[in-house]
Amino acid sequence: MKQKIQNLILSAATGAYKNGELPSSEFPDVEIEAPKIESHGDFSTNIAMIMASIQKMPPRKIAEAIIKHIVDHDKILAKTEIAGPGFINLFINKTSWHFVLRKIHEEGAEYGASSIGNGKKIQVEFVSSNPTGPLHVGHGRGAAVGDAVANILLFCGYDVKKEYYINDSGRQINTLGLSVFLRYKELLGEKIEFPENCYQGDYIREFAEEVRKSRGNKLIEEDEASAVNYCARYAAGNIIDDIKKDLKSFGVTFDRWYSEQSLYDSGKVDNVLSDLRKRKLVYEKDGALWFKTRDYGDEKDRVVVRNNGLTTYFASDIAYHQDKFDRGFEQIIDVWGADHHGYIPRIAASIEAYGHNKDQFNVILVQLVNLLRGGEPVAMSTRTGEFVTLKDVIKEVGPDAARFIFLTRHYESPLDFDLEVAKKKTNENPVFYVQYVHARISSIVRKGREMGISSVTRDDKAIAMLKEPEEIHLIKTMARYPEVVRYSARLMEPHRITFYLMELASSFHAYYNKHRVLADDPLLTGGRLYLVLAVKKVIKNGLTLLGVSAPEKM
RNA sequence: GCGCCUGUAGCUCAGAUGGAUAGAGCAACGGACUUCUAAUCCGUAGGUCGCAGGUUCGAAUCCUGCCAGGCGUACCA
Repeated sequence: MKQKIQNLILSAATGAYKNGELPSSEFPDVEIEAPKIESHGDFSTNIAMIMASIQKMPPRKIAEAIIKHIVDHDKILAKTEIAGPGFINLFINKTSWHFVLRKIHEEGAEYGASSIGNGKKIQVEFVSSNPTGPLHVGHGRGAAVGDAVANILLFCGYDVKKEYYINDSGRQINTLGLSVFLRYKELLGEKIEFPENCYQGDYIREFAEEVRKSRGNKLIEEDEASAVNYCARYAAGNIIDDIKKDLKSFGVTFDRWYSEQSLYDSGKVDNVLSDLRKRKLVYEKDGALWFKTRDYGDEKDRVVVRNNGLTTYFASDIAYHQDKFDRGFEQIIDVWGADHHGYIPRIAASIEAYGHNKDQFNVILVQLVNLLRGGEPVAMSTRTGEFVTLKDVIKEVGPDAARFIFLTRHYESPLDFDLEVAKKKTNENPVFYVQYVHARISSIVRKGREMGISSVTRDDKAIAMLKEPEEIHLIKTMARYPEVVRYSARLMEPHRITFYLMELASSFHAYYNKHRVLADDPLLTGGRLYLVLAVKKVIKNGLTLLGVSAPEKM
């Protein structure tokens, strides 16, 4: 529809120029927008105001000339007017909206899909939590955002792959192993002082118990390094398995789980380091090896090899991001916690140093989640091991409520997640509000079937019966859906779809309360069923992008 | 100190590329169930868009300076 209007305006402007009513043929991009206020029409354009300086004419005069030359072959316009400083407002014939319904029914689950991605190979890496403990709510938000972004990009014609990077190397893992080993020794009766920087959670004791069961007291006889290593591998392996399970029950799957250790094993980190040396992008100082990230916009240079000979995480991250490009991805998106934002410039620097464009690298910084219960903060501390896991949250409120709530905010905005609200079945909790639309429509269809309406097919006469303001409003709202999806993809902002769904749900509930779908007139009933089934499709379509289910019954 | 993010109704938040009278939900108040699920709807009330300048036909949106909050500023991960 928007496209049609755009063409209409452009050819009108051209017509006005040919007729000598506009001095210049230089036209800016025609921007058509839907005004917020209904009395300003279905669409409006500011073209006359933008052209004013080019044409050297007052905006309202330009608007006049354009309107005069609009040729409306399909008779979609009911009215045009010039308003304010020079807006052209266009009012669409009510019945001209009806084609949207046919489009939705024809395209079904594909309604709103597009090819703006052009098959571009794009990778979304998210969660990537260290395998040193269970996932908590913050990871859940990252998972919901990353997964939804991937879904939306896929829907818009990108070739998307989802990846989880496992930090299964380095000191953190060693600390994990040490933590388990110490608890294990404790179980065998040794008195030990448990260090503060070790992992405190109860899950560590459970691993120690399992190790004791399978290995008895044999581990204590080995040398400590290999015993710790054994514990580390054992614990990390189990934690990863749990993380996979938790994410699966959250509806999140990955195309690939990429191991950091494998970057070392395959020599990719060494290759990067020798390559950096060869290209003189690194230098030695104070016994350490520094990457000249400053040359690429970072505020200071960064260490890749410490003076004790060990590589930093940055070193493997360079290799990892390099490997992403080597695998053919043209665009890479990392979903990180907001506390990592200081890390962006150095990764961006390394990417640029390797000849890629900084634009090919995006970071979605997800702000933290405050967990509440009935308005009271829930104590969260990873250090002491007192935290509510993602698993607990899913168990308590269900995956749908959790995912939806995670996506009700711009990711850059901190989010309060109240467990009590997430369980509420009122308007305070938008998940049910949206899902309820789907269930309600399903219920209407069931009821209709009882009354003998076995199927709903397209019937133009029935569709022509749809003239109520609430009906036209619903159709207009649905007509906007494809555009919402495209913005959501372009800006990588899934919350736009969440808000759209709440708006569509609101339009539907208002309509439902005012008009009966199963009316006395069979023709009208047919038209209205056709309408609400379109709503049902759009709701399901959007919920699917967010990874939320659309129930037939509630 | 420097850098990033945030500041919009009592509360929680939307407001892409600058547009006309800044919008939802909650809370408050008043209404609507013999009818397709009241997990719903309708109405009332609520605003110096942190502050001050600037840019222009036009600013919540762009620029500058300040104020407040969060985070980051490791040879940590």
